[in-house]
Amino acid sequence: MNLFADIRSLVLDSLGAMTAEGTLPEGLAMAAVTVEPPRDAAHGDMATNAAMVLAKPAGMKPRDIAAALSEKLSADPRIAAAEVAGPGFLNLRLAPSVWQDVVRTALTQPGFGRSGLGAGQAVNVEYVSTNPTGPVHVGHARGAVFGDALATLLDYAGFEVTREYYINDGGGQVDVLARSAYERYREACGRTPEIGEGLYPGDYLVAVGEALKERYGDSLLDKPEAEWLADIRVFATDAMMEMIRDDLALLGVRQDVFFSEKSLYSSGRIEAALEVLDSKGLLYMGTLEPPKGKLPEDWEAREQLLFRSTDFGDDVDRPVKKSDGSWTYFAPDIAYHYDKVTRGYAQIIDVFGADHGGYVKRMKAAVAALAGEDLTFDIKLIQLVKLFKNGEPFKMSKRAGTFVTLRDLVEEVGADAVRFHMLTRKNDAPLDFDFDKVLEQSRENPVFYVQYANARVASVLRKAAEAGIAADDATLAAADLSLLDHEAELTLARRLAEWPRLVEIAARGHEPHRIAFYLYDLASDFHALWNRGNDEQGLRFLQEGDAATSQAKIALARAAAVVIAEGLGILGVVPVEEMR
RNA sequence: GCACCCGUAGCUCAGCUGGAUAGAGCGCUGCCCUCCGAAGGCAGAGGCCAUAGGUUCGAAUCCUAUCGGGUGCACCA
Repeated sequence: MNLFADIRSLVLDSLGAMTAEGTLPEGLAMAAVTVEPPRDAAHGDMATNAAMVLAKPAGMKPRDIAAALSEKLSADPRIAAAEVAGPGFLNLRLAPSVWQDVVRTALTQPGFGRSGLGAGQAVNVEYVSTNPTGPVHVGHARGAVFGDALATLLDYAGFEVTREYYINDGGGQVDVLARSAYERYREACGRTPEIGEGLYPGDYLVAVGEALKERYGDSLLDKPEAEWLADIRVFATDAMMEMIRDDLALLGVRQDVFFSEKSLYSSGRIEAALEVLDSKGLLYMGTLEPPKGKLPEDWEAREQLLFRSTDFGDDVDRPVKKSDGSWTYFAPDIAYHYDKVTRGYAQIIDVFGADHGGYVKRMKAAVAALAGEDLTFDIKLIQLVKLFKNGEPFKMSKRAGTFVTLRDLVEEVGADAVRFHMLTRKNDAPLDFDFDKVLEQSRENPVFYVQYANARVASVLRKAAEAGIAADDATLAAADLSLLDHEAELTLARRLAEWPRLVEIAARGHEPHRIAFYLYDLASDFHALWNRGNDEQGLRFLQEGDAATSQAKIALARAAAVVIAEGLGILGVVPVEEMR
C-alpha cells in the first residue's frame, strides 16, 4: 500500500475525466505528474504539480487547470480540501479517516511497507569481496553492512535478490598468502619462521600453520616451493574464507553465492567472455600511451591485447593481457561479470571501496559491451571510515597492533550499533565512527534514539496488560480509530503513511541510508507525542477507565513500533523492548 | 596533467532524482518532571546552498567554467 500512489491514481483518473469532458485536450503526457508531500506541512498533506506540468502542452493557465482539478478531486471522500496555491500547485488535505486507516493497515497487513516495485525481477548484489588473505577490517565492514542492507531493502521492495561474494583467489596475492602460511607451518614444526618483507605477518596465520602440520606432518618441510605451493594455496584460502565468513556472521552478514575467481581460469570462461568482446570487434593488439603525470620508473611501451573500453565512455582502452601473455586482473573480472550477465539479472550492483573508484568506468564499459540495454549495472562506492575514540582520531597501524578488525568493532560495541551507525551516512560520504558516541544513550545517537522509541511502545503494551486492556494487534485494529483525531496523533500517522513510499525511493536509488534517516524522524515524532502526554492527559496512550480510547491510541503506538521493526529489519538491527 | 566523488547553519550531516518561506542533531539562549521512563520534549537565534554564468513557469538539485577538499591514474588485485 502506498497512499501517495493511490492519490496519484485518483489525480490521473480525474484528469482523464476532464479530458473526456473536453476540459483538457486529448493526448496529454501524464508521466510528469507527481503527488508528493509538500516541504512545508502548512501546505497540506500532499501536493500535485499536475496543473503546472500540463499548462504548457494544454495551452491553458495553470491556475485554471488546478481549479477544475480541485473540483473533481473534492468529490472523493478521501479529499477534505483541495486548494490552489502558489504558481499552480494543488494542495490536498486528506480526511482524518485516511490516516486512521493507515494505522489499521500497519497493524493488519503483514509487511506494511513492502512494495511490488521489483515485480520479482532478479537482482544481484555483490559486496565485501575482500581478498582472502586476512581478517575483515573496518573499511570492509562498512561495505558489508551497506551491501547487506541494500540487498534486504531490495528484497523488501519486491526484487528477487542474490547476495554474492567474489573470491579473489586467482592472483599473486594468494601465492603470498601460501608462502606466509608455509612459514607458519614451519613454525608449527619447530622451525624459526622467516617472514620477509612481502609476506603477511598477521598472527591469524599461526592457526593455519598448525592445521597444516596436522594435515601434512613434516612431509612438506625443506621441500622446494613447487611441491607445496598449490596445495597450501588451496588450504590457506579455504581457511581464510572460513575466517571471513565467521567475521561476517558476527555482523549478521550472510551471502548466497561465493564465486571463485580461480574457477574462471581452468574452465575456459575467460576465453569465452573475451570471445564475445572479440566478436564485436572490441579487442585488438595495441600499445597504450604513457600515463600522464608521474611516470612509473620502469615504464616502457608494450604491445598488449586491449579492450576498446573507450567506445563505452572509458578514458583509455584497457589491457586484458599482460605483455608476457598472461591475463590481467581485468580479464577474469570481465568473465565474472559476463557470468552474472548470462544469469539473467535485471540489475547487477557492485559495492566497491572508494579506492577502486578508478575501476568503475572500465567495469561499466565491459558490462555495457557484454549486456543489452535492458540490464542496469550500478556500482556503489563506499567511502572511508574514520575511527575515533573519545573524540580523538584513532590511528590504525598494523605494526603498532592497533589495526582494528571487524571482530574488534563488534566485540566493542555490538553488531546492532555498528550496523545502524554505518548506515547513518550516504555511501559516498566519509563516515566518522566514534566508539564512545555509538554507545552513548542520548538523542545524539540515532541507534539509541530509535530503539528507545520502540522500547517506549513496549512499555505502553506492558502497562496496558497490567491495566487489563486487551492490546493484541487484532483487537487494536478493530478499535474505533476515529478517536485518533488530535493533530499531534495525526502527525505521527502521516509519518507512518510515508513509509511505503520511502521504501520505494530508497530501493530505486539503492540508498539504504534513507531508511535510517526515516526511522530517526519517525522516532522523533513518536517522542514528541509521548512528551505531549506529560502536559496533556488526553494525549497519553493509556486513558484510565476508557478502554476504547486507550485501544485507539495504543493502536497508533503499536503501528509506529511495527514500522520501526520493519525498518530496523531492513538495516539488520534487532529491535529492543527495553533499554538497559 | 586527466578522471571520479564531495563543497548546504559555528560543527557533523539530511534534503524524497526540478517544486512553494532550504531541514535535523550538537553547540548557544529561554522554558517543561507530585514521574504512562526528562535516556525526553517545546521555543528562539543562526544560511549569498563554494563562486560565476546557462537551461525553464521554477534550480541546493540538471549543464558549463572557476576555486577548494578527497580518491584513483600502465602489465599489482
